[in-house]
Amino acid sequence: MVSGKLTNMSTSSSTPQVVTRFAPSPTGYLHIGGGRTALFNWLFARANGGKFLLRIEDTDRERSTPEATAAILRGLTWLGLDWDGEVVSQWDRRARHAEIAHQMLARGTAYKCFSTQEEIAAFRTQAEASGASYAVFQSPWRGADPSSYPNAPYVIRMLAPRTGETLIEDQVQGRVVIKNETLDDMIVLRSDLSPTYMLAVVVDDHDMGVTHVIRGDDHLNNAARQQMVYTAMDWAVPVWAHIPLIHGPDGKKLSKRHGATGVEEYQAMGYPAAGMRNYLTRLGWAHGDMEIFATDQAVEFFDLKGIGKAPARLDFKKLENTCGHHLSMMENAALLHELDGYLVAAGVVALTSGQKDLLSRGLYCVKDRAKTFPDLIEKAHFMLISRPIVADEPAAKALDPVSRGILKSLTPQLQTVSWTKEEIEPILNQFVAQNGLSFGKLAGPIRAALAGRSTTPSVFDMMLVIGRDETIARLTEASA
RNA sequence: GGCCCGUUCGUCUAUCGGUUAGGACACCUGGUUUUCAACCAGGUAAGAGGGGUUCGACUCCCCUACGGGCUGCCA
Repeated sequence: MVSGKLTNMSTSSSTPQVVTRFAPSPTGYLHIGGGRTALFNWLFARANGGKFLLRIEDTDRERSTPEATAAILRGLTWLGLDWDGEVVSQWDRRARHAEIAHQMLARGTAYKCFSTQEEIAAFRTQAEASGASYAVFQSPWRGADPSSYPNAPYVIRMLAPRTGETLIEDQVQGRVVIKNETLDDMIVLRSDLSPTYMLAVVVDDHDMGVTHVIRGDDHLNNAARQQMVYTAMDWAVPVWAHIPLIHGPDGKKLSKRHGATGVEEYQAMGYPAAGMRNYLTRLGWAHGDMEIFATDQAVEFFDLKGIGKAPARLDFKKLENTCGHHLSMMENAALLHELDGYLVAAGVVALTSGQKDLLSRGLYCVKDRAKTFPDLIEKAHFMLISRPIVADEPAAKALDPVSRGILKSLTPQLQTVSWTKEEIEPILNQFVAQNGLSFGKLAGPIRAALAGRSTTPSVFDMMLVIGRDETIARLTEASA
């Protein structure tokens, strides 16, 4: 499933093609912020007829798990973000990373450093003790004569410029200038010959032909160091776009205490994927006043210019509202199919084929009013239950003796009417008129009888959906 | 500590030197009504603070405050 091989993805030189990538580390589920980063990359690639690649950054062997990779792929799939080509494993490419590190050595843009971790720690504590609040580590091996090299383990460090500044032309953040003196000679190859992230990410992005790096702005500072690697190798620097992170409702970085942080949790809560995509797209990106849009519209209009600079907070009310629009826009077949996925994700029992049949007949009267799948199921309750109907408390109150009497005298009149709204409606209107009732006095008990609930879709719709026989049976049962 | 980024209604945002600062969610009021939702009409609500630049700043510059990030042989 995950491969370190690279199929020929570099673009032919004549037609420069947009290539984006999402590169999560497999240490847990797909975070909602990661999901949005992936979404932006996907949208940008699709908007430009380019490719969206996926790479798993699994060089941290301690924390990377295959389960996490699987969870991330599931989350992306649920969000509808399809990637091009094979999933690349960064770990599988470690030989290539080491090769580049040695090329840097040969080019004189990197050097061997024999300082031990203890020596580095000592350097820092000493720097702090001597007043300096913090100091970037300066390796004594920088510029050392190779004849003085001991026979000991070493790391390969980038020979970073100590003066001047590095310019990041960021499509979201604008022009960012970082003084080189604040950057250290970062390690590119560890003493166990494994690559560090800073090296691997550049080598992989280059080899994969990535043209646009769209990622969280927690990487903005890293971009400067990574750009040095591109320069050291004479590689073309990609277009940078560092997008702000998502925050919780309180403005703090989104974390578990805010509730759901995993994409799959949102599936389990019953948000439709299209609504989730719409909401996440609008979170930090805007195209004028456009709020509700289908995914192909988002693809049509998405651009880097529309991305905002400030972190956005998650707003569940707006998420729900957006999802409500999408639920009502969805085709029945697609909706039913996704409903199945929700039931599995939520660990709820699947629907019987009988229930599905009724649902597809009656979806029209519930999908406009539901915001999430559990919401939809509650509103479709009358379609999913079978007799005897159990009334909840408010419904039971609506079935007092007087109301039962009303239902009892109504029922015979439904026996012969043709079963359309046009025919049923006059019968009920006539009935309330003859008995000096308000329509509400009749509708309440009907709701209770048919659905066992006090809030339901229109009584006409319910009658139509479950049919004459079932309607009469439920009314009879309730009025007994 | 140092460096980097950010700051428009409660929230998501529009605005790209001249607007009664617009839209959406949420909230409130009224209408419709068969409950809920929806819908229609209306309403409350914003440029963090302070200095500049300018005829004129939400918009450009500086400072402060607040929030976030980076500062690893993590990614």
